[in-house]
Amino acid sequence: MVYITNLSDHVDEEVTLKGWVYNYRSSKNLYFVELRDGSGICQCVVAKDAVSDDAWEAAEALRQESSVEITGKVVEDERSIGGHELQVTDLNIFQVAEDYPITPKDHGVEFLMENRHLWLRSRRQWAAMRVRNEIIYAIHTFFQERGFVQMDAPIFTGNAAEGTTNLFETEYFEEEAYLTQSGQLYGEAMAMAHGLIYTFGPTFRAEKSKTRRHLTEFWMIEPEMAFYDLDMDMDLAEDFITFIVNRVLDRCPKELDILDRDTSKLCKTAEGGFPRISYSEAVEQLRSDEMAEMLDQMVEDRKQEAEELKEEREEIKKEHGQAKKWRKAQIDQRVKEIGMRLDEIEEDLRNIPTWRESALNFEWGEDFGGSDETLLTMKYDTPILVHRFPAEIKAFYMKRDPEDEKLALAVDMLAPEGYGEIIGGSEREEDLDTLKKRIDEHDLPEDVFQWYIDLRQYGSVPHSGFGLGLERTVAWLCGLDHVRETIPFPRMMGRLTP
RNA sequence: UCCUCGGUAGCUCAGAGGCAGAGCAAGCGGCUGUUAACCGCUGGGUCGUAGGUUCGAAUCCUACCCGGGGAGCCA
Repeated sequence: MVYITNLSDHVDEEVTLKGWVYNYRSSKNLYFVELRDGSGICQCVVAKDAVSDDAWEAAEALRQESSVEITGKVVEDERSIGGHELQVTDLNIFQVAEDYPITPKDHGVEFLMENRHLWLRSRRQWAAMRVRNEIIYAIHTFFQERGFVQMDAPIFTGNAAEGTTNLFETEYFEEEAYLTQSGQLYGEAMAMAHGLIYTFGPTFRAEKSKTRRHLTEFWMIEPEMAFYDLDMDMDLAEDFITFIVNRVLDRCPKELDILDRDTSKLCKTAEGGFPRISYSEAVEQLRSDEMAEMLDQMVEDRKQEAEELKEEREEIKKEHGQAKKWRKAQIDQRVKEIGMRLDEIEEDLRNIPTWRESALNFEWGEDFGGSDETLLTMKYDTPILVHRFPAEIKAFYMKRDPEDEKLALAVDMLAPEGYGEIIGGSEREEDLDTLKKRIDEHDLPEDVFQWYIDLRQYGSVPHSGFGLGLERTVAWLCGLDHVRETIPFPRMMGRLTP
């Protein structure tokens, strides 16, 4: 089979492509069919006098997403998508598709989500799934090349592991069971067997969160390393992200282009050298005069941008009356864009005082909110690592800082451009008695954790690990504004189909 | 759970007390290089649901349903 992505190897040859009609245009004796075969899109030109009557009739019958087999000569053509086009000699229909619901025009989120099974065929969704695939490949490559063993943690668990978040409950042969919220504890057991391991699997959270960063079912990658301390953990997390970003920049230029991703910021990340700041330093930054000034400047910038947009809107609206039809459509489109941006600015202007308040009045000991995270990352182009959090807001298994008992040896990696926390990790408590004490302090049942406690009983060693959220990583690298576009069939509050 | 915005043709939206509208899609016709093609014609409606106010409600009021964005929580 010849695929569109390989057409450059077949210039001037006659080939047969099999695929679906992405879009088509016609004039009296000429048909332009944009054919989609999964690997790319190619314009196929059907000239009436170059094909049989049957083939011409078939071309006339084509509708969006009809499945076809098209034969023709490959020619280079700069005007065409992908740089090549097919001069058609024959065309056979598998099936004519009637009334395909997703047209090349605008659609709303609700409609597209209802038609997710078809939306996946659209170019941007296609590109996002390709990037997701490349990220997954990069993750396995990174760990496999470093001697890590991939393991699968169980999905059914008998206990609410960390006792904090809402888990999905289910029944397991008359017993109560939960869907896993993390494979980490099991990863620790495997790390004591193999030294270096990573899990790659689904994770479930029953939080009633309706935001652009939340899914109820998402995929997490959790490496766990025996004999690693927090610094080694952070080094690995940084190398890991740097590796993934380099792979995506290297191997997905076409996809990033389709997604209109501004790659200049990703290039900075690809060089590594992520800033590392302690939680206490982060709190100081939030409360600083500098932060207040930055926020005031943001308000000014937004206001000025709004003024400029309104002026532009007035200008083009004046032109609308005597404009030609195509220009009118262009103006309408731009007016719509301006309106959407103005809504965003308006929302920002409403929110910034709240962000300002949250940041400037931040008390040591609280956890960061979404806006605090965004503000902390704002002056950097790369992700940042925030470490040594108040132990009280972190999980029971995290080791305390020997230099300050109030602190846990935890680390969060915050992605730039407002994408928030993509990694959470820590050095684990390895002392038997201390771990028992923590379980007790958190009011967790010791019996269900007995196997976990055993890991400290038999050859306990210092060890660390972290968890990466796959969908947030995909969203960040693709520049998508919602995680629902980063997974084929997203599961979120109020969405169980398709 | 709370705050906020929305639901009008298959889709995207306008209409904000007085005749239900546009663009795209669909159907028909035209056009030899289009590329969200273009031009002409045609068909297309439970204005989210239920009540209320009014001579008259898509428009005002109340309740409910569904969706978007955000808070809390988190990756």
